[in-house]
Amino acid sequence: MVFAGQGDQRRSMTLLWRTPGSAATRTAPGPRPGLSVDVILDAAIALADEHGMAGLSMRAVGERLGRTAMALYTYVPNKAELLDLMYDRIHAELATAHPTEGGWRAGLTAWAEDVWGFYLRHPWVLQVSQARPVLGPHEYAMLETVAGIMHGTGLPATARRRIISALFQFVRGTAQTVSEARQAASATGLSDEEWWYARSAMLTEVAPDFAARFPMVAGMESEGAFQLDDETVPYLEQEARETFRAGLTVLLDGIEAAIRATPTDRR
Amino acid sequence: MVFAGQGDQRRSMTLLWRTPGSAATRTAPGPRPGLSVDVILDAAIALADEHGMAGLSMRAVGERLGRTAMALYTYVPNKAELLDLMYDRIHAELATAHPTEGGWRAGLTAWAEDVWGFYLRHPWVLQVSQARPVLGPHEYAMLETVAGIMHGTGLPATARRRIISALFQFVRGTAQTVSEARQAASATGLSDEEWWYARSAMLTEVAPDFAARFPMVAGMESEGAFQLDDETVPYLEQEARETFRAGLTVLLDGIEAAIRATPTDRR
DNA sequence: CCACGTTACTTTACGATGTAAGGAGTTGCA
DNA sequence: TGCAACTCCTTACATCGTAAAGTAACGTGG
Repeated sequence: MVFAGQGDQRRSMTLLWRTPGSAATRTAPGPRPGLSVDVILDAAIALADEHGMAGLSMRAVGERLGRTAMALYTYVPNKAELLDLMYDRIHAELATAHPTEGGWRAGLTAWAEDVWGFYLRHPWVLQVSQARPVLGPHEYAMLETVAGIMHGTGLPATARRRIISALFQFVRGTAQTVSEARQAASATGLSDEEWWYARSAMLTEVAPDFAARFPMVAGMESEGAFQLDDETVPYLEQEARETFRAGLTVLLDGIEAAIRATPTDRR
Repeated sequence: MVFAGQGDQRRSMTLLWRTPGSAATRTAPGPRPGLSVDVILDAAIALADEHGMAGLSMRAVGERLGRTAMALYTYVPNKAELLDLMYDRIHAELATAHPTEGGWRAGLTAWAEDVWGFYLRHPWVLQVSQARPVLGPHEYAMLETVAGIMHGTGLPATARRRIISALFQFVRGTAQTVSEARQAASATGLSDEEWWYARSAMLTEVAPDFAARFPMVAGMESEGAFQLDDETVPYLEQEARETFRAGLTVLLDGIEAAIRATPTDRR
């Protein structure tokens, strides 16, 4: 996990908020730059999308651009900053404005599903620390979208902020589970099913008194709580997907209750 | 992030479910063991508690026990396994049974607060992958506790499982934010306040048209949504704490709605 | 009682990683 | 024309997990 906010604050904010492509006719001495921040970001994001955060090394990014790792340091102060820039730039994908027509419930559902899909397309984003937010333009654009939807609830501003954060936590968490399940599958070479089968066989062997020790868990299992229907989707992934859908419904119902409890004049 | 389920499944499950202390009078040749899995786990956990996951290296654990890193490999197959064992053992802290008397709502609240506190005492736990669960006895004990509380809701088993997962995701997420905020503060040497102050100063400098570009966010800010009262607690940490409290309430309200919507004969 | 095989632990080594330091070569302008 | 600024490279260092091979301690079968 890497943190933002190290290094020169001015330089980093300037990089984040710079209008891309505004190269401004150069008149500086020295060999003309073969790279640019944008080109580096493209390469780094492509690499992270393909090989995950673990595959994102300075050497690898450099190699993809026909340079050494050290060449990147001309354009970007260090890896943490590079990550911040990647983080904000990829969030441009979420910039598509959502129609507020359908009411807040439809709006939040659509938004949550968008963000969920986004995280699964770029799982490395989940590994950038959420403390010390990056504060780039595209992150704000995403926040602006939810803020707009939540505005329609009529809840007081503080409540809205808290609910937005809670939604984020939840979406991030469930998406992270899916992403890690996929990583685990490809890293260990074992599918969810193979892994679970071997593991539960060992479990009965090593803890024969399981049902007596954990009656509630065993009860849930015998009631079929852990049986999933769709066999085309890996087990853990399907479970996380269900958690996402069900949890989102619970959260939305809870928000509805909060709205109902707020006196009309405070809305 | 490291994954369980690599390596020998039998060996790993045996280590997890072994009754600790049952040394069984040894009759093997060779020098008598100076260490034991338990001693190694104690040292490793102490180290992780003090210096976080980043400080947990095989060399450091060895040194704490007066050995080299390689000595550990006599007792534990590799670092991933060590982490799994640490993970399960630390969960013993949560084994304290909760009274189910107060009803499910009080029970879930107490449980969530317990788990939240636990994660903050041992933040490294949050860095062990949740996909491919470890399946040790203490992890099951914790699950047993929530399962018992949720049993009281009368909801069908599948719904109970999904809600339990959703609660976990949420508690983990908010706790992780606090933990990362603390890490960031000590890693960068900047307090939340110092960091935020410098950053937002840069923001107005670099994006003077902020209010126009992000009217909803700016609106929330001017309504005081980002102002917190308690100045003794670092900003980000307090914000996460609020998110935890508010989000938990929303979730519980949502669960209440789900219970009300379930036909009595299905409970 | 003693050699043998098993076991605990050490030393050394390898290929990763981010990045500091210093040097080589290219360019614009005084 | 020379100098300063600039891009990019090579080399080097500490740190990581762990493979390989060696050393010393020990219980036991002969």
